[in-house]
Amino acid sequence: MDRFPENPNLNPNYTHLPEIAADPLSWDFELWEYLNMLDGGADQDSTSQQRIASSEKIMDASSAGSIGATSRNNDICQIIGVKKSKMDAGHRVAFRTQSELDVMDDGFKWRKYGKKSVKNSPNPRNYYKCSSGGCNVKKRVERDGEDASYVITTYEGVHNHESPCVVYYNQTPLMVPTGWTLQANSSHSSSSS
DNA sequence: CGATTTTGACCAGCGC
DNA sequence: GCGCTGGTCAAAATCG
Repeated sequence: MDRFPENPNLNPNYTHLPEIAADPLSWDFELWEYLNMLDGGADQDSTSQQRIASSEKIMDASSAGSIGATSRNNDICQIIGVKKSKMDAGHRVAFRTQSELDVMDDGFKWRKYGKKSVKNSPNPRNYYKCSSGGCNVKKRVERDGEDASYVITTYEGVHNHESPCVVYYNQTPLMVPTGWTLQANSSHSSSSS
């Protein structure tokens, strides 16, 4: 697989999140509740998707901006949940991203280890592990049940290594919670007009 | 030939 | 205790 800087088809609508990247401490807020809605949604039948939708409304625009999730125009990539996991894996972060691609390439190498159809979504959920040795980060990828043009990606844990694809934002290497490295590149990324 | 994907089976947690 | 659901495992298949 190619990495997104070389391939504009990857991360087509990706929105970088410089603020949250620059201030990791700010992740530790009560936003994890939103993710709880996702996590607990399986047992809540049809209400779960409505909750997801409502949480997105909450996170939309100004609220999203307050945590660094820029929301502009057709947006794009919203953080719908940030949680400090009780498990050893560490943080959990859920993104809702408008993308035609099922799997966004974030610069890390992932190995698929499972696929499961979930109750509240007609689309299957895919499970990935970071294929880097010793790195225990996982991610789940599923299409939004309400709007298949959106992909919900949930990262769990923090990479214990650098991305094989190191990019920079304003000359400063940035690491978002999932280990993404971001780049303010003149050719693409962030300039989606 | 090694790495990755696919896919069914298995297991654990939770609600009833 | 039972059934349902989500998450993981592992063997086979596929790909580069």
